Amino acid sequence: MTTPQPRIDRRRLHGAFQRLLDQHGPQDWWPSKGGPFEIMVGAVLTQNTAWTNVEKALARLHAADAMSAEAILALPEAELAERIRPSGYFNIKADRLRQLCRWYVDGGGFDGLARLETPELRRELLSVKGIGPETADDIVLYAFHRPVFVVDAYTFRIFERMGLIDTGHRYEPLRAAVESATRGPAAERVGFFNELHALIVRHGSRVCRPKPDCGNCALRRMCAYNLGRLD
DNA sequence: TACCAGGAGAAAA
DNA sequence: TTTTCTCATGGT
Repeated sequence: MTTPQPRIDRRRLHGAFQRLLDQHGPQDWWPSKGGPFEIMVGAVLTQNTAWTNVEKALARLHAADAMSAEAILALPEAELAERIRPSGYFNIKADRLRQLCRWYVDGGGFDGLARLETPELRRELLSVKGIGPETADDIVLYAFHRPVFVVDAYTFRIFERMGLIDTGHRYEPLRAAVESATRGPAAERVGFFNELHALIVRHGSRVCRPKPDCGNCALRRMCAYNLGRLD
């Protein structure tokens, strides 16, 4: 059974965005500045992992001169795993990185894959073992600059507490709902989704935690948790 | 010490 | 179809 798509009020969404922007300022994402391929690598390494740990792993790949699909595929898997050890789950992620690199090379690299329409690019990524919806959408948005919204665990928590959605929704319906609540040219939507997801990560990791610090939160007056109506 | 962190896939229920 | 388990390092 599929979960019905929630309806997100466009004005409330933009209102929440503005409050987050006022509180945290522009996030200027993606956090590493190494180009599309490095964004793809970072998207895999950050699966269920704090970004500070990912930075260590990225630095170790650079130190081995291995920040390219060809170089990663040329590394023995045990050495690749050792290089990315600080990011956690290193054996699993080594395999996932290799799968992604194989797909990337077979697809003609960035220029070849950039010829795909967004839905096809997304489908292709989701067919790679180890690339789930969040990782795929990170790549589609931040590496390929396509207008898709990235949902993560923070998004559910924050949107539920703000009353933008009910509890119990799933990834695809929520992504579609946010995308349906936006208008305008693709480039503007890319910019909005980029900043919104970055602000959600910032807010979710620093303020809206499982046990949140609502004291100085710009959203506290519209937050069901802060008002004692959730958890 | 225990919890948490920008998930995903496989197995079990 | 949904829930549970596994994978692992590092910061607080």
